[in-house]
Amino acid sequence: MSCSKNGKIAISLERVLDIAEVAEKTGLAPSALRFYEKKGLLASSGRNGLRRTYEPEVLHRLELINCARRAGFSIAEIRRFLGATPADAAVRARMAEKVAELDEDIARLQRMRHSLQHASACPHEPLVECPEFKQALAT
Amino acid sequence: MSCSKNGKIAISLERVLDIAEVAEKTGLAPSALRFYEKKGLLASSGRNGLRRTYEPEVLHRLELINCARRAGFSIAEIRRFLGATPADAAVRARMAEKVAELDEDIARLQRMRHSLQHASACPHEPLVECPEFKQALAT
DNA sequence: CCTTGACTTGAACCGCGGTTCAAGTCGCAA
DNA sequence: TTGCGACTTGAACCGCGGTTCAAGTCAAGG
Repeated sequence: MSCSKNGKIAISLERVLDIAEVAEKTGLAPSALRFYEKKGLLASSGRNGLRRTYEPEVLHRLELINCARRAGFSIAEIRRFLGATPADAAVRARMAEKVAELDEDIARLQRMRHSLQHASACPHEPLVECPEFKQALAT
Repeated sequence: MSCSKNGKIAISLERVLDIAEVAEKTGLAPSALRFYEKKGLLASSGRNGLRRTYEPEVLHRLELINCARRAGFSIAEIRRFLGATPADAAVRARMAEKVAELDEDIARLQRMRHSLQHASACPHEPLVECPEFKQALAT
């Protein structure tokens, strides 16, 4: 699965979006959109009465936010990265750190995957004590 | 980095362990050990006065628990898996599902890594708008 | 004009994964 | 035997990432 459901969200330019439309297109609850706005991840472009309106680009932004969230980034971290400029050395450094962390995470997930894959078909009793299972985890 | 700090925890058999020793060797807080026990992930072997004592094998178990936690498994899920027997078809199926989920997670992390790697050195302003950055995330 | 219905707000609440706290209890050394 | 210090307990609290709720406000349609 990709970060977006179909690999690409259809974005109709020209038209400003209602919060309900954004919610539906991104799969996020309206409450989540308001929450993100309060946290500084997201901006609504204006109001129609009380109702928030959004420029179509927020869909891309939300796609990115969704992906980062699912990759384990905190909201604070995402905000830092979204606000980054090329000149911001500190954020760049943080990004490089994150790359290293992601490498570790990926390796860990791969080990877990391997062990679990084995466990799902292993006749050991109890499963946890299977030497191959344990060995894969201990690296 | 491995799941264990040095890739292998030294386990002295023969001796039963104090909670403080277990905490130190695993890097977990004593409060976390009690918490895990309450949740059914862990058993203490007995008491010395009020003090919990642990068999050395819990170190392996905790190593496994640590690894699974960091891989994003919930405590409830870990408990299910730890209690599994080879005959338990439901748990096996759940494990197989988890393998598939892990595949997705791994793919997502790899995309994030890629984008972030690029972003950390990209002269685009603002970074978020860099086409290469976005493209990597949208799959 | 008045209703309807979807939004608005702030505040309260939720589950998760623990940590912290107050009060109590034990082993051990002096 | 009397401390001391490290543990014990349950309960309260924490940050995170939201959701839910009550009360209010708006635009549009009849």
